[in-house]
Amino acid sequence: MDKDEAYQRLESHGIRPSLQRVEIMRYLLSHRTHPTVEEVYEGLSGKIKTLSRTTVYNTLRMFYEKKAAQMITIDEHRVCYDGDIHPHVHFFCNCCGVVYDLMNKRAPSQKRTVTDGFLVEDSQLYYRGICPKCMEEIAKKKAKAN
Amino acid sequence: MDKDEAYQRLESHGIRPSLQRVEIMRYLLSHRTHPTVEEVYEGLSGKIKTLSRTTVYNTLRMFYEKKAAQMITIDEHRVCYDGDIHPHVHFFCNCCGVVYDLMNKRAPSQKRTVTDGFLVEDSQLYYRGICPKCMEEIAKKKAKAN
DNA sequence: ATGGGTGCAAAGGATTTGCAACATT
DNA sequence: AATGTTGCAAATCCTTTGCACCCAT
Repeated sequence: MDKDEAYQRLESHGIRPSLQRVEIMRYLLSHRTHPTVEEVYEGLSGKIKTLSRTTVYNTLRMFYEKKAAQMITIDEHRVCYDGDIHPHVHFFCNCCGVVYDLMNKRAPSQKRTVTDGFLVEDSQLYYRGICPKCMEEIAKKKAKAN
Repeated sequence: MDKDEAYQRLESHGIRPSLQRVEIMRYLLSHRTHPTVEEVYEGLSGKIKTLSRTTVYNTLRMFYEKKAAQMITIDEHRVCYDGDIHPHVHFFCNCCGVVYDLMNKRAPSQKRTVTDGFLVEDSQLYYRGICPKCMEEIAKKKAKAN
Protein backbone atom coordinates (compact mmCIF):
# COMPACT_ATOMS: atom_id res chain seq x y z
CA MET A 1 0.00 0.00 0.00
CA ASP A 2 3.10 2.20 0.16
CA LYS A 3 5.05 3.36 -2.90
CA ASP A 4 1.86 3.56 -4.89
CA GLU A 5 1.12 6.03 -7.65
CA ALA A 6 0.25 8.80 -5.19
CA TYR A 7 3.49 8.37 -3.31
CA GLN A 8 5.49 8.38 -6.51
CA ARG A 9 3.73 11.48 -7.81
CA LEU A 10 4.80 13.37 -4.71
CA GLU A 11 8.37 12.09 -4.88
CA SER A 12 8.79 12.95 -8.54
CA HIS A 13 7.59 16.49 -7.91
CA GLY A 14 9.83 17.18 -4.93
CA ILE A 15 7.08 17.02 -2.30
CA ARG A 16 7.77 15.40 1.06
CA PRO A 17 5.31 12.56 1.47
CA SER A 18 3.58 13.16 4.78
CA LEU A 19 0.59 11.02 5.65
CA GLN A 20 -1.87 13.78 4.81
CA ARG A 21 -0.22 14.63 1.51
CA VAL A 22 -0.14 11.05 0.33
CA GLU A 23 -3.79 10.57 1.22
CA ILE A 24 -4.85 13.78 -0.48
CA MET A 25 -2.96 12.82 -3.63
CA ARG A 26 -4.40 9.32 -3.46
CA TYR A 27 -7.86 10.86 -3.26
CA LEU A 28 -7.15 13.05 -6.29
CA LEU A 29 -5.91 10.10 -8.31
CA SER A 30 -8.82 7.85 -7.45
CA HIS A 31 -11.59 10.45 -7.79
CA ARG A 32 -11.52 11.90 -11.27
CA THR A 33 -14.43 14.17 -10.47
CA HIS A 34 -12.49 17.45 -10.18
CA PRO A 35 -13.09 17.68 -6.43
CA THR A 36 -13.15 20.92 -4.50
CA VAL A 37 -11.30 21.44 -1.23
CA GLU A 38 -14.51 20.68 0.61
CA GLU A 39 -15.02 17.40 -1.23
CA VAL A 40 -11.49 16.23 -0.53
CA TYR A 41 -11.90 17.23 3.10
CA GLU A 42 -15.23 15.41 3.44
CA GLY A 43 -13.87 12.38 1.64
CA LEU A 44 -10.86 12.01 3.90
CA SER A 45 -11.98 13.30 7.28
CA GLY A 46 -13.36 9.86 8.12
CA LYS A 47 -10.02 8.20 7.42
CA ILE A 48 -7.85 10.92 8.97
CA LYS A 49 -9.72 12.01 12.06
CA THR A 50 -7.60 15.10 12.74
CA LEU A 51 -7.54 16.39 9.16
CA SER A 52 -8.24 20.10 8.84
CA ARG A 53 -9.55 22.11 5.96
CA THR A 54 -6.50 24.35 6.22
CA THR A 55 -4.22 21.42 5.42
CA VAL A 56 -6.31 20.48 2.42
CA TYR A 57 -6.19 24.08 1.18
CA ASN A 58 -2.45 24.35 1.66
CA THR A 59 -1.73 20.94 0.22
CA LEU A 60 -3.81 21.22 -2.95
CA ARG A 61 -2.41 24.67 -3.61
CA MET A 62 1.11 23.32 -3.22
CA PHE A 63 0.36 20.39 -5.53
CA TYR A 64 -0.61 22.96 -8.13
CA GLU A 65 2.47 25.11 -7.56
CA LYS A 66 4.72 22.08 -7.87
CA LYS A 67 2.75 20.95 -10.92
CA ALA A 68 1.67 17.73 -9.23
CA ALA A 69 -1.97 18.59 -9.96
CA GLN A 70 -3.99 21.01 -12.08
CA MET A 71 -5.91 23.88 -10.54
CA ILE A 72 -9.22 24.54 -12.29
CA THR A 73 -10.88 27.95 -12.00
CA ILE A 74 -13.68 27.28 -14.45
CA ASP A 75 -16.35 27.72 -11.76
CA GLU A 76 -16.42 31.27 -10.52
CA HIS A 77 -17.57 30.10 -7.09
CA ARG A 78 -14.98 27.54 -6.16
CA VAL A 79 -11.61 26.25 -7.20
CA CYS A 80 -11.25 22.58 -7.97
CA TYR A 81 -8.34 20.28 -8.63
CA ASP A 82 -7.44 17.53 -11.05
CA GLY A 83 -4.92 14.76 -10.49
CA ASP A 84 -4.70 14.28 -14.25
CA ILE A 85 -1.79 16.45 -15.35
CA HIS A 86 -2.03 15.68 -19.05
CA PRO A 87 -3.40 18.58 -21.09
CA HIS A 88 -7.12 18.20 -21.71
CA VAL A 89 -10.15 20.43 -22.03
CA HIS A 90 -12.59 21.04 -19.18
CA PHE A 91 -16.28 21.64 -19.64
CA PHE A 92 -18.42 23.37 -17.04
CA CYS A 93 -22.17 22.82 -17.10
CA ASN A 94 -23.89 26.13 -16.36
CA CYS A 95 -26.94 24.14 -15.38
CA CYS A 96 -25.76 21.48 -12.89
CA GLY A 97 -22.28 22.82 -12.12
CA VAL A 98 -20.44 19.59 -12.92
CA VAL A 99 -16.96 19.81 -14.47
CA TYR A 100 -16.34 17.26 -17.21
CA ASP A 101 -13.25 16.23 -19.15
CA LEU A 102 -13.42 16.63 -22.91
CA MET A 103 -10.74 14.18 -23.89
CA ASN A 104 -11.23 14.36 -27.63
CA LYS A 105 -10.47 18.04 -27.79
CA ARG A 106 -6.89 19.15 -28.27
CA ALA A 107 -5.51 21.33 -25.48
CA PRO A 108 -2.30 23.37 -25.33
CA SER A 109 0.66 21.55 -23.82
CA GLN A 110 1.62 22.23 -20.24
CA LYS A 111 5.29 22.81 -21.02
CA ARG A 112 7.04 25.97 -19.85
CA THR A 113 7.46 28.27 -22.81
CA VAL A 114 8.13 31.94 -23.42
CA THR A 115 5.75 33.88 -25.68
CA ASP A 116 6.28 37.58 -26.37
CA GLY A 117 8.27 37.85 -23.16
CA PHE A 118 5.60 36.10 -21.10
CA LEU A 119 6.80 33.02 -19.24
CA VAL A 120 3.96 30.51 -19.47
CA GLU A 121 3.88 28.11 -16.54
CA ASP A 122 0.53 26.48 -17.17
CA SER A 123 -2.51 26.77 -19.37
CA GLN A 124 -6.17 25.87 -19.13
CA LEU A 125 -8.77 25.59 -21.86
CA TYR A 126 -12.34 25.86 -20.60
CA TYR A 127 -15.65 25.35 -22.32
CA ARG A 128 -18.91 26.35 -20.71
CA GLY A 129 -22.43 25.41 -21.67
CA ILE A 130 -24.99 22.65 -21.08
CA CYS A 131 -24.02 19.02 -20.55
CA PRO A 132 -25.86 16.14 -22.27
CA LYS A 133 -27.69 15.18 -19.06
CA CYS A 134 -29.12 18.65 -18.57
CA MET A 135 -29.93 18.90 -22.28
CA GLU A 136 -32.09 15.80 -21.88
CA GLU A 137 -33.77 17.17 -18.75
CA ILE A 138 -34.64 20.34 -20.59
CA ALA A 139 -35.98 18.36 -23.54
CA LYS A 140 -38.19 16.32 -21.18
CA LYS A 141 -39.63 19.41 -19.56
CA LYS A 142 -40.38 20.90 -22.95
CA ALA A 143 -42.13 17.70 -24.02
CA LYS A 144 -44.30 17.76 -20.88
CA ALA A 145 -45.28 21.36 -21.49
CA ASN A 146 -46.85 20.36 -24.80
CA MET B 1 -22.97 61.06 -26.52
CA ASP B 2 -26.02 58.81 -26.97
CA LYS B 3 -26.15 55.95 -29.45
CA ASP B 4 -22.49 55.30 -28.90
CA GLU B 5 -20.80 51.93 -29.05
CA ALA B 6 -21.89 51.02 -25.52
CA TYR B 7 -25.50 51.79 -26.26
CA GLN B 8 -25.39 49.78 -29.47
CA ARG B 9 -23.76 46.81 -27.78
CA LEU B 10 -26.66 46.64 -25.35
CA GLU B 11 -29.28 47.00 -28.06
CA SER B 12 -27.76 44.33 -30.26
CA HIS B 13 -27.70 41.88 -27.37
CA GLY B 14 -31.28 42.47 -26.27
CA ILE B 15 -30.45 44.41 -23.11
CA ARG B 16 -32.57 47.37 -22.07
CA PRO B 17 -30.30 50.41 -21.93
CA SER B 18 -30.80 51.89 -18.48
CA LEU B 19 -28.47 54.66 -17.39
CA GLN B 20 -26.44 52.31 -15.17
CA ARG B 21 -26.15 49.63 -17.83
CA VAL B 22 -24.97 52.03 -20.49
CA GLU B 23 -22.37 53.52 -18.16
CA ILE B 24 -21.11 50.13 -17.06
CA MET B 25 -20.79 48.99 -20.66
CA ARG B 26 -19.11 52.26 -21.57
CA TYR B 27 -16.65 51.68 -18.76
CA LEU B 28 -15.93 48.17 -20.02
CA LEU B 29 -15.35 49.37 -23.55
CA SER B 30 -13.06 52.22 -22.56
CA HIS B 31 -11.03 50.34 -19.95
CA ARG B 32 -9.43 47.33 -21.53
CA THR B 33 -7.86 46.34 -18.23
CA HIS B 34 -10.15 43.40 -17.42
CA PRO B 35 -11.74 45.22 -14.50
CA THR B 36 -13.27 43.50 -11.51
CA VAL B 37 -16.67 44.42 -10.10
CA GLU B 38 -14.92 46.56 -7.52
CA GLU B 39 -12.95 48.47 -10.14
CA VAL B 40 -16.03 49.20 -12.21
CA TYR B 41 -17.85 50.30 -9.08
CA GLU B 42 -15.00 52.57 -7.98
CA GLY B 43 -14.64 53.97 -11.47
CA LEU B 44 -18.29 54.91 -11.81
CA SER B 45 -19.42 55.76 -8.29
CA GLY B 46 -18.19 59.33 -8.77
CA LYS B 47 -20.28 59.76 -11.89
CA ILE B 48 -23.35 57.90 -10.64
CA LYS B 49 -23.67 58.90 -7.01
CA THR B 50 -26.29 56.29 -6.13
CA LEU B 51 -24.61 53.35 -7.87
CA SER B 52 -24.45 50.20 -5.79
CA ARG B 53 -22.13 47.26 -5.95
CA THR B 54 -25.14 44.97 -6.27
CA THR B 55 -26.11 46.61 -9.54
CA VAL B 56 -22.60 46.22 -10.88
CA TYR B 57 -22.61 42.55 -9.92
CA ASN B 58 -25.99 41.91 -11.51
CA THR B 59 -25.25 43.93 -14.61
CA LEU B 60 -21.86 42.43 -15.43
CA ARG B 61 -23.20 38.95 -14.86
CA MET B 62 -26.10 39.68 -17.21
CA PHE B 63 -23.73 41.08 -19.84
CA TYR B 64 -21.93 37.75 -19.71
CA GLU B 65 -25.13 35.72 -19.91
CA LYS B 66 -26.30 37.70 -22.92
CA LYS B 67 -22.81 37.43 -24.43
CA ALA B 68 -22.32 41.19 -24.38
CA ALA B 69 -19.08 40.72 -22.43
CA GLN B 70 -16.67 37.95 -21.48
CA MET B 71 -16.41 36.65 -17.94
CA ILE B 72 -12.86 35.76 -16.93
CA THR B 73 -12.23 33.34 -14.07
CA ILE B 74 -8.47 33.13 -14.50
CA ASP B 75 -7.84 34.61 -11.05
CA GLU B 76 -9.05 32.25 -8.35
CA HIS B 77 -9.77 35.20 -6.08
CA ARG B 78 -11.96 37.41 -8.20
CA VAL B 79 -13.95 37.37 -11.39
CA CYS B 80 -13.22 40.00 -13.99
CA TYR B 81 -14.87 41.09 -17.21
CA ASP B 82 -13.82 41.99 -20.71
CA GLY B 83 -15.74 44.17 -23.14
CA ASP B 84 -13.77 42.62 -25.99
CA ILE B 85 -15.91 39.72 -27.19
CA HIS B 86 -13.56 38.52 -29.89
CA PRO B 87 -11.81 35.26 -29.00
CA HIS B 88 -8.36 35.91 -27.57
CA VAL B 89 -6.06 34.38 -24.98
CA HIS B 90 -5.73 35.75 -21.46
CA PHE B 91 -2.56 35.65 -19.43
CA PHE B 92 -2.52 35.90 -15.64
CA CYS B 93 0.68 36.97 -13.92
CA ASN B 94 1.14 34.88 -10.80
CA CYS B 95 3.43 37.58 -9.51
CA CYS B 96 1.54 40.90 -9.88
CA GLY B 97 -1.96 39.56 -10.59
CA VAL B 98 -2.50 41.54 -13.78
CA VAL B 99 -4.54 39.96 -16.58
CA TYR B 100 -3.10 40.59 -20.06
CA ASP B 101 -4.39 39.92 -23.55
CA LEU B 102 -2.27 37.68 -25.74
CA MET B 103 -3.53 38.79 -29.12
CA ASN B 104 -1.10 36.81 -31.21
CA LYS B 105 -2.24 33.49 -29.83
CA ARG B 106 -5.07 31.69 -31.53
CA ALA B 107 -8.11 31.05 -29.34
CA PRO B 108 -11.15 28.88 -29.96
CA SER B 109 -14.10 30.69 -31.50
CA GLN B 110 -16.98 31.80 -29.31
CA LYS B 111 -19.65 30.30 -31.54
CA ARG B 112 -22.27 27.95 -30.14
CA THR B 113 -21.38 24.43 -31.17
CA VAL B 114 -22.22 20.92 -30.04
CA THR B 115 -19.37 18.53 -29.24
CA ASP B 116 -20.07 14.96 -28.08
CA GLY B 117 -23.51 16.06 -26.91
CA PHE B 118 -22.13 19.04 -24.98
CA LEU B 119 -23.61 22.39 -25.99
CA VAL B 120 -20.71 24.85 -25.88
CA GLU B 121 -21.84 28.39 -25.12
CA ASP B 122 -18.47 30.00 -24.53
CA SER B 123 -14.82 29.13 -24.17
CA GLN B 124 -11.80 30.62 -22.47
CA LEU B 125 -8.13 29.90 -22.96
CA TYR B 126 -5.97 30.93 -20.02
CA TYR B 127 -2.22 31.04 -19.63
CA ARG B 128 -0.60 31.59 -16.26
CA GLY B 129 2.97 32.50 -15.47
CA ILE B 130 5.21 35.54 -15.10
CA CYS B 131 4.73 38.71 -17.14
CA PRO B 132 7.65 40.58 -18.76
CA LYS B 133 7.54 43.34 -16.14
CA CYS B 134 7.88 40.93 -13.25
CA MET B 135 10.53 38.95 -15.11
CA GLU B 136 12.59 42.13 -15.29
CA GLU B 137 12.03 42.87 -11.58
CA ILE B 138 13.24 39.42 -10.69
CA ALA B 139 16.28 39.81 -12.91
CA LYS B 140 17.14 43.12 -11.22
CA LYS B 141 16.91 41.59 -7.76
CA LYS B 142 19.14 38.76 -8.81
CA ALA B 143 21.69 41.22 -10.21
CA LYS B 144 21.73 43.14 -6.92
CA ALA B 145 22.28 39.98 -4.93
CA ASN B 146 25.56 39.40 -6.78
C1' DA C 1 16.63 22.02 19.06
C1' DT C 2 15.39 23.12 14.68
C1' DG C 3 12.63 23.31 10.72
C1' DG C 4 8.84 21.57 8.42
C1' DG C 5 4.05 20.14 8.82
C1' DT C 6 -0.50 20.31 10.85
C1' DG C 7 -4.74 22.21 12.75
C1' DC C 8 -7.74 25.30 15.30
C1' DA C 9 -10.12 29.56 15.61
C1' DA C 10 -10.67 33.92 13.86
C1' DA C 11 -10.50 37.19 10.24
C1' DG C 12 -11.02 38.59 5.59
C1' DG C 13 -13.27 39.39 1.46
C1' DA C 14 -15.97 38.41 -2.69
C1' DT C 15 -20.57 37.46 -3.93
C1' DT C 16 -25.50 36.67 -3.17
C1' DT C 17 -30.05 37.34 -1.20
C1' DG C 18 -34.20 39.53 0.53
C1' DC C 19 -36.71 43.24 0.32
C1' DA C 20 -38.16 47.90 -0.16
C1' DA C 21 -37.98 51.95 -3.06
C1' DC C 22 -38.06 53.68 -7.53
C1' DA C 23 -38.66 54.25 -12.45
C1' DT C 24 -40.97 53.37 -16.81
C1' DT C 25 -44.39 51.65 -19.74
C1' DA D 1 -51.29 49.34 -12.18
C1' DA D 2 -47.69 46.32 -13.60
C1' DT D 3 -43.31 45.14 -14.62
C1' DG D 4 -38.59 45.77 -14.62
C1' DT D 5 -34.61 48.01 -12.23
C1' DT D 6 -31.96 49.65 -8.54
C1' DG D 7 -29.79 49.78 -3.98
C1' DC D 8 -29.20 49.00 0.91
C1' DA D 9 -28.15 45.89 4.59
C1' DA D 10 -27.47 41.49 6.02
C1' DA D 11 -26.12 36.96 5.24
C1' DT D 12 -23.35 33.45 3.13
C1' DC D 13 -19.53 31.01 2.03
C1' DC D 14 -14.87 30.23 0.25
C1' DT D 15 -10.28 31.12 1.50
C1' DT D 16 -6.48 32.97 4.22
C1' DT D 17 -3.96 34.19 8.38
C1' DG D 18 -1.87 33.92 12.90
C1' DC D 19 -0.36 31.15 16.09
C1' DA D 20 0.47 27.14 18.82
C1' DC D 21 1.51 22.41 18.81
C1' DC D 22 3.68 18.40 17.03
C1' DC D 23 6.74 15.46 14.67
C1' DA D 24 10.95 14.07 12.52
C1' DT D 25 15.58 14.83 11.70
